[in-house]
Amino acid sequence: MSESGKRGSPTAAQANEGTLITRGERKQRTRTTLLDAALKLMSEGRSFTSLGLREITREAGLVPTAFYRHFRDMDELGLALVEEGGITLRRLLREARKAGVPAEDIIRSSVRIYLMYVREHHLHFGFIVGERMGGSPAIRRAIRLEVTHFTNEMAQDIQQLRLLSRELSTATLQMICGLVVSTMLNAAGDILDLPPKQPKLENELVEGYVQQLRLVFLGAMQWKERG
Amino acid sequence: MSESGKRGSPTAAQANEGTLITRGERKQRTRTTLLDAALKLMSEGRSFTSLGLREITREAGLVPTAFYRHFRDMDELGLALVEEGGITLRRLLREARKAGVPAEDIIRSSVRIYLMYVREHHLHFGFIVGERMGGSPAIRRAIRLEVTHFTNEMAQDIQQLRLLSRELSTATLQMICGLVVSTMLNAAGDILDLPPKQPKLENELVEGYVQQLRLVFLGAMQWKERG
DNA sequence: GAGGTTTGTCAACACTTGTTCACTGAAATG
DNA sequence: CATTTCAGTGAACAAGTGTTGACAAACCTC
Repeated sequence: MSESGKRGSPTAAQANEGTLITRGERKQRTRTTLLDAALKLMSEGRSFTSLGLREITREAGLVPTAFYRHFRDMDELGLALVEEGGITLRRLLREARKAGVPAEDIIRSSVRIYLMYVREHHLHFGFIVGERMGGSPAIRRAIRLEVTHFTNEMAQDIQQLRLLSRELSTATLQMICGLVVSTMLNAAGDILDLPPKQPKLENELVEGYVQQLRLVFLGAMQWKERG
Repeated sequence: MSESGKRGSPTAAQANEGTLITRGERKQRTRTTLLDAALKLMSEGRSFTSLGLREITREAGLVPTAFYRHFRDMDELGLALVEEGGITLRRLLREARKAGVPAEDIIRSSVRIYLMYVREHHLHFGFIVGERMGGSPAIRRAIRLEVTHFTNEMAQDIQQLRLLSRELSTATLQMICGLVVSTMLNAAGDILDLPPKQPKLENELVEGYVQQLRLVFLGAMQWKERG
């Protein structure tokens, strides 16, 4: 299982255009081609369960049977998509951590940054939001797992940053973050459905969600733990 | 040929329960048979877009071509399902209005009553919650319409009942109800996914949503309108 | 009660689907 | 160098799909 056979065995490894030709890398490349094809088809307004194996390989420019070299069946591909989406989700948190808390008007600018991130990764978010409640049981469970994982990380961050400037039990913090996360997933679904180039509608939507989040944090400040 | 005779052909179904044989009623009856068949298939963990016309008529005990006597295509059936779901949604509000506000522990008993209602109409709720974000664009739009309609009615009720005991602009009230409604739709999706006969898990889930709603209303009490 | 209307049936159509098997050719191994 | 491994191909399969048209029988209207 040694990786990268970059040693003294330079066969015709240069004919292409300076790109990697190792077998494993090629495999992974067409694998993501398949994943991307599935995401693209779903972005046309289809649900994952309605996708066909042939349809995906066609979109990917492959022959149907090539599918089996990468996934046992469609369910396995779906789970791979969930994992990709989960990574995208966690990267959001990681970047937010690195960028620090916005200086002023924290909530509004956070919502704006978040929605930009959603647009940037609309394929992943479209998949996660769309299949979170509607997909096959296996995929729903996997997504739910990723989302709760994300929620817990977020709760931890808020606790460490003392963002709520109050002492709240971790259970309460998780409850609050659960509300915030599901609200923001709703928001993701909404902007992705928005007709393009409609800054008026978009702004209304953003303001609506800003208010909802404000409400949530207002409640959080007043929260009293009960024995 | 023409030997088929009377092998369970539904045409021989007249002396059943002594009544209605009028054509329109029969039509509407098999129409709902089709709708119910679609809902049942979805309740097995499938998304609407993955359903086939033949599959539905088969489940309904009809011949594929009979479908066209009721719906032009699958999209039309989907919209009919949305309408049915919308009616179920509004009936919840109507019944709540009639029953009045629960005496004590308003939020917890409301959540419990709501979840009972969801279980009672799990097919409709499963459809609405599942297709709200994941379905075809046409169906998503239709569902969104029903949900905002529901939200507005709820806001109106709260205003008339003086339930929040504060003066809040209708816009703010709608914003709050929007948060409540999407949270409760989330809750519906969660209990419907719960493995049956797990009162422990179910109770945790209920308590979680009770706390989230408490948080929201706590925020609503503190809300300050901004010019 | 005759005649039109309409719900449901039956047979058939042209396609698409998932999966199999044997195959090719290039990368990997030794 | 020869050999093995394996991502991708191509042909073929049984089964399922949406949709068509002609037809039977029951309801409705006159």
